[in-house]
Amino acid sequence: MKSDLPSATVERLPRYLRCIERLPEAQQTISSGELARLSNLKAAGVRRDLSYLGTFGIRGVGYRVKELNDQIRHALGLTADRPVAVVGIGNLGSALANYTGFGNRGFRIVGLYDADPSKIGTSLGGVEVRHISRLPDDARTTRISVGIIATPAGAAQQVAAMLVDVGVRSILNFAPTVLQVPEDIHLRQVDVATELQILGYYMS
Amino acid sequence: MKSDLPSATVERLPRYLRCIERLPEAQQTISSGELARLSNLKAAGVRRDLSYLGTFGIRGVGYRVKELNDQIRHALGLTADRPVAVVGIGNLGSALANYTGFGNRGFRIVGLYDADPSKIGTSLGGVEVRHISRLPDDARTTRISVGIIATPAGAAQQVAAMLVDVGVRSILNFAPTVLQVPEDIHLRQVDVATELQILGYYMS
DNA sequence: TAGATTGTTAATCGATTAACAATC
DNA sequence: TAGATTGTTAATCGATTAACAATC
Repeated sequence: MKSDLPSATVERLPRYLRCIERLPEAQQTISSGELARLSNLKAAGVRRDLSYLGTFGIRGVGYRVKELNDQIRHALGLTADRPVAVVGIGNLGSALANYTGFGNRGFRIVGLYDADPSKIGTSLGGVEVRHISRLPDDARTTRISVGIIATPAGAAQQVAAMLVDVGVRSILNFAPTVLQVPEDIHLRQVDVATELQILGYYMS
Repeated sequence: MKSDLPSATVERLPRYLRCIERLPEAQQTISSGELARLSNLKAAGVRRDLSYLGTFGIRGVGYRVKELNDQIRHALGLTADRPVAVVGIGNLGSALANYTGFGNRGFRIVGLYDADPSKIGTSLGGVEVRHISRLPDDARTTRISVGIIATPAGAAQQVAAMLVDVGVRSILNFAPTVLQVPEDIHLRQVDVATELQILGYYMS
């Protein structure tokens, strides 16, 4: 039974992971101060975040990099195997299909789906693109933990409903639209226009 | 002189915009309750957010859709013209270059850059891909407000430094790496692996 | 008027930060 | 020991929410 981490902490753990992965091989330990500098956060916040994972820092020394890495990966559940399906194999979906950064984080692309007949049968990152109508059948034999929606906005809600229907409980939506899903479904939204608008606000 | 909005409010305004853009033509007004339902937020929060923009709601009726749209767009500064450069024209960069959702939000792609000679000279969304070495010269004649980094992780920090060098003060980074930029530069990060890891935490 | 809905008050909640005793 | 750094306390800060008077 995992104890709950504050959501702000959960959202920062992947960033710590990014930072410690880039440390030189030889570096054995890292202090909260250095990790704060690398991650553009503050040392007190880093220590608080890590303290939720347990007390494994060494006073006067810092955190052992290897142990820190293990603790964060364990807290995030990156040891699990998470089959991912991508729906919508345009430029964005293709970028996702070819992205190699999922593997060492427990995510594995098991299905690529599109509605465009000209794309069916092509292969990306070793996975064949199949017609979206095959998704329900495929889901019956292959568990899908996460659905990534990379379709145009107009198709996204329908795709989301289909994913929920076949038992997917976590959805990452890249389509520029606000989705309605049952409240027990985990949904995250990545939206370029939104990010630009937020940047825009702080520019003026 | 614009009064500061709480950052949590700024991050929600684009979502409200998305929701009201999809309303039927005929709908003249919308209540905080309905907007909350559409945006998956709560009515009290919607009212508080909108109250920062002024008091233009009508008690017993709701908000006039047209005025609401104007107020949000004005608050976000979407009336400004914001020239955008995209660096890294792989699958992701191509998706961004072809994305048509920027125009009506004041963002306009004025430059596409890559280091790969085979891409130079091709055209995407009516803009020619130029070699990254041309960026400094181009920036001298064409103002660039926002730089979008869509390169591999290994090149991202160098590109960020170059953007800062040529006077870009707002950066949207899609490369899976934590960037170091001067503190007066506005930086936002979009990271698929991070989003998946956060989803992953809540799955287990 | 009666019903609906805003704008805001006040309470609560959660996140951040500085500071420092504990301890390597 | 002396210096460094953690883990945590306590204060502060900012965000959320329910509730309701104001008012259309």
